[in-house]
Amino acid sequence: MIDKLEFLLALARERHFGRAAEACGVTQPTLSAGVKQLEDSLGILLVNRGSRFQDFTPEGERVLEWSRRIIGDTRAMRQELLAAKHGLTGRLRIAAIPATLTTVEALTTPYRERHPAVQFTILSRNAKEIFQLLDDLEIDAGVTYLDNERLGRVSNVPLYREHYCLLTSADAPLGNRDKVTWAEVARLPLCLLTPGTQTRRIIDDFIAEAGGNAQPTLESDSMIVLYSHVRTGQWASVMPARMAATLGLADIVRAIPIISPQATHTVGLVVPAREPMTPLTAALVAVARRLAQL
Amino acid sequence: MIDKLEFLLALARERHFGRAAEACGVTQPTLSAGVKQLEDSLGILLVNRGSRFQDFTPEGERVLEWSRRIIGDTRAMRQELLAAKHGLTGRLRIAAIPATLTTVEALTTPYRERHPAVQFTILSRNAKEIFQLLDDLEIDAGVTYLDNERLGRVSNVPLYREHYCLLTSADAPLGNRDKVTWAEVARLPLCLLTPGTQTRRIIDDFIAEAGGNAQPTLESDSMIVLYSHVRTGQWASVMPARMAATLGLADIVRAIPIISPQATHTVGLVVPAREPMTPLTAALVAVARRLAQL
DNA sequence: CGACGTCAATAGAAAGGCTCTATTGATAAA
DNA sequence: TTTATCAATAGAGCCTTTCTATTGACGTCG
Repeated sequence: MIDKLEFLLALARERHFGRAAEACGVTQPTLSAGVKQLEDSLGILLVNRGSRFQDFTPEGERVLEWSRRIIGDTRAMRQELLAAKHGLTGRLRIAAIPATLTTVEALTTPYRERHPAVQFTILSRNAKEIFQLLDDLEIDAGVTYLDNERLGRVSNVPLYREHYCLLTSADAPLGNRDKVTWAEVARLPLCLLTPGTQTRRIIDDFIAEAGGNAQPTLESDSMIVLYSHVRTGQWASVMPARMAATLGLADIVRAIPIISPQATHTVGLVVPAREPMTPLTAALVAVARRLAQL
Repeated sequence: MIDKLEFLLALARERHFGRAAEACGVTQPTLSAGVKQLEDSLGILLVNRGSRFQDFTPEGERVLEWSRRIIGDTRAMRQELLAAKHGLTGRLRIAAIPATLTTVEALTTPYRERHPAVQFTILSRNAKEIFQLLDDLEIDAGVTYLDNERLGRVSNVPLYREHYCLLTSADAPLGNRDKVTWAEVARLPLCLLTPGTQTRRIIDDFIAEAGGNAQPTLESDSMIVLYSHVRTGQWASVMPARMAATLGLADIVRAIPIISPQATHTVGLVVPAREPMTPLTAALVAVARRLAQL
């Protein structure tokens, strides 16, 4: 039964019987049969199919919800037993939005000090993907802005309030300033994250408030790409202050705080709202709380 | 896997491999093998045994906790699907302490009006047994005093505040009074519930506060037994007021409120602290809340 | 309009797992 | 020491599961 529920979760992820089967390490007929058995055992159609996968029935969606919970609990149980025997082991999977990628280190380093046997997987994803991955039990935690909360499904641990700065070369316009306003920034050509990302939306909002309209000369969904351009001194960008600080600046680049309005958004850890949490996740939350107090 | 967890729950209930097997509808070797498989699959000993069942290991207790949750979720899932298809069906199992047995009717009658297809099982148990049955998923809800709460494991719905009255014949001592005190009641020979029940403990406490010491002429764990004696007019008792009112009084018996202190304890519904609840339980909680508002 | 490609269901065989009966071995009680 | 109780083990039969190979349905592209 539990394996059948795993089949169903895989099918929800892949939306394709063959790929779902591969993900589960079985053949396609096996997965097909498993889903059909689940339907027989529950006495209701779960998946709409017509020569290929279409979607889940309403009842199928409900069963999916339950499956996530049940599978999550069985995994948590196994993990708890393992942790009791060998201490905390296994792999902690975290996804972060690009703007917070450098802060993951602040979590993983103390974590590893306490629990040296734990391995890490860090993914760069957008906020929407992070919540999807959390729902699908594909990751244990996310790091993102806490603005648009999904109450019920996730729990938050606020980490810090982020503010933003203009990165530009000293001899560029505004380059000699100690602080700038969003209105001034709005008039510059910038390297920015692609639209659709949370950080870009935040920056766009501030620029719009200041009556401007962002006209980026270069867009990327990778902070590394933005950073490498900015470091040359030939490009300018708006970055979260912590990220700029972590990455370091070239001599020719200055980080100038943007004020008026003093823009701050809260960055935090997001974990599935399960009680109890898995030991791996619980340990991460503990680290995050400690970090937030500093 | 799920069936193995059921085996484990049965074993926890019965503390005997043979009886647990019978409860699951399998033979003893099958259950033994199932438990052993679970142990192998989790890589840890769950049950201490030496030629017979002894107890669960600490890890076994943890697995039991998880099993209750996982099994509870699978049952809730099945129930939800059934309810979606055929409306609310199945059997709602309620246990109540003797003093609240007559109030169960106030729940079941409106429940049945809304959900005619649901069947009921009502058990008379003491408070400790009720919480055990809730833990073991043997009942869906309990009705008891809400004094000693088990936070975390159960949720409460207060129903009403109970007070007590003296039942005695009109020509007995105190029989002509409009109200009596606990101090006066303490001096009478009474029919009472057996020690160890919540109601008896409450009555004993009030009598002790009044400086008395209950010397019951007759004890029973059945309210019906007490009632049938009291109705003759030859015996006296202390009863929850609602129970006396529901059962009705013989002409020769009077119900006299006991005051000073005005004794009240809250009676309420107790259900497993699961989120979401099973549909059957959720409907009962809805009925209880509505009832509590009257 | 027809050939091809993709996808999921089905058929049938082999393997594996599960559950049973019967028995053993261990322990407690008499 | 004998007996009774209880759980584990042995071994056979059966059921389930999983696989490979194929079919059938549908969409796509020439």
